[in-house]
Amino acid sequence: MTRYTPAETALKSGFTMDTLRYYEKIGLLADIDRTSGGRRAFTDDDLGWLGVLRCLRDTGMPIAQMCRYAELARGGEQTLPDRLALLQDHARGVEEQMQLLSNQYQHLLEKISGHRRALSPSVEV
Amino acid sequence: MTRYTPAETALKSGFTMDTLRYYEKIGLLADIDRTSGGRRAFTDDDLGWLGVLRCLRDTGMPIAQMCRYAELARGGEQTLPDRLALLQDHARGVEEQMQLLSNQYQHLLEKISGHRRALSPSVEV
DNA sequence: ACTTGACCTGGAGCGCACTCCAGGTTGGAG
DNA sequence: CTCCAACCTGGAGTGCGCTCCAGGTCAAGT
Repeated sequence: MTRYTPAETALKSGFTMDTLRYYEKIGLLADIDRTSGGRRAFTDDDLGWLGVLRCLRDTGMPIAQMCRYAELARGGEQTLPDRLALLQDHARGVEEQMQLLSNQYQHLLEKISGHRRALSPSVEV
Repeated sequence: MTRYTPAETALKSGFTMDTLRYYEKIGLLADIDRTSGGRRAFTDDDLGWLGVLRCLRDTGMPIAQMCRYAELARGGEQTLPDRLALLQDHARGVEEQMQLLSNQYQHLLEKISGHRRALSPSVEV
């Protein structure tokens, strides 16, 4: 039953302490344990949940939707279908995002090639 | 020598008219022709440049860096090396971005599989 | 000539996701 | 016991990239 300080948790999750506090405030992080002195004590479970948040965030899910997901997750087993739908919906968006990104990356590479071609004939000593 | 109205240009470029005006204001769009009445008249060249901006924007380049690129582009041929460097730098960032996105997408798919597995045994009539 | 909708300018406002701050508490090292 | 770094809270502030608005001008159809 390992506990982690806010600083450790920030390090492991890749969120800042401010962001962790903010996430708790808006309900993305619920029921975080406290020491007798009132300090946060994160568990491995919390770390796992933060990993999920990290994933959703990195794939561009808006905070509002993550809140919805968090709320469902607190609702227990019977919200599994809803959570699944939400994630699948999001996954479709991520696929589009990846498609767009890769297309535009190709354009970028072409642009770079163009610049290089425009440059190389004028290479001089 | 086709000219395009702001509305047409918005449609073709995928930027809103407000954004086009904003881009002109901050120097991303320079020397846009005007009709006698003071209205913008975009050229095919402008459209091409807007395509470049679209590409950079979609790949996550910050406005400030696009301004830098635009400034270089206005500087003519001798800025080609700098522009090339800037684009290559950006391309490296995009590669990292694509890597991260695809990694997190995998995690997302795993999460979805997990949800599905948790759900399917309990499918009942 | 009149109407109407597209367009103009300068500047204020917005939504998102944090980020920072003041002023106070806690708790482990020496 | 003292110190100091880590942590707490509520709330204000920030940066980005637009987006909207008021109050006016322009131009094409009738």
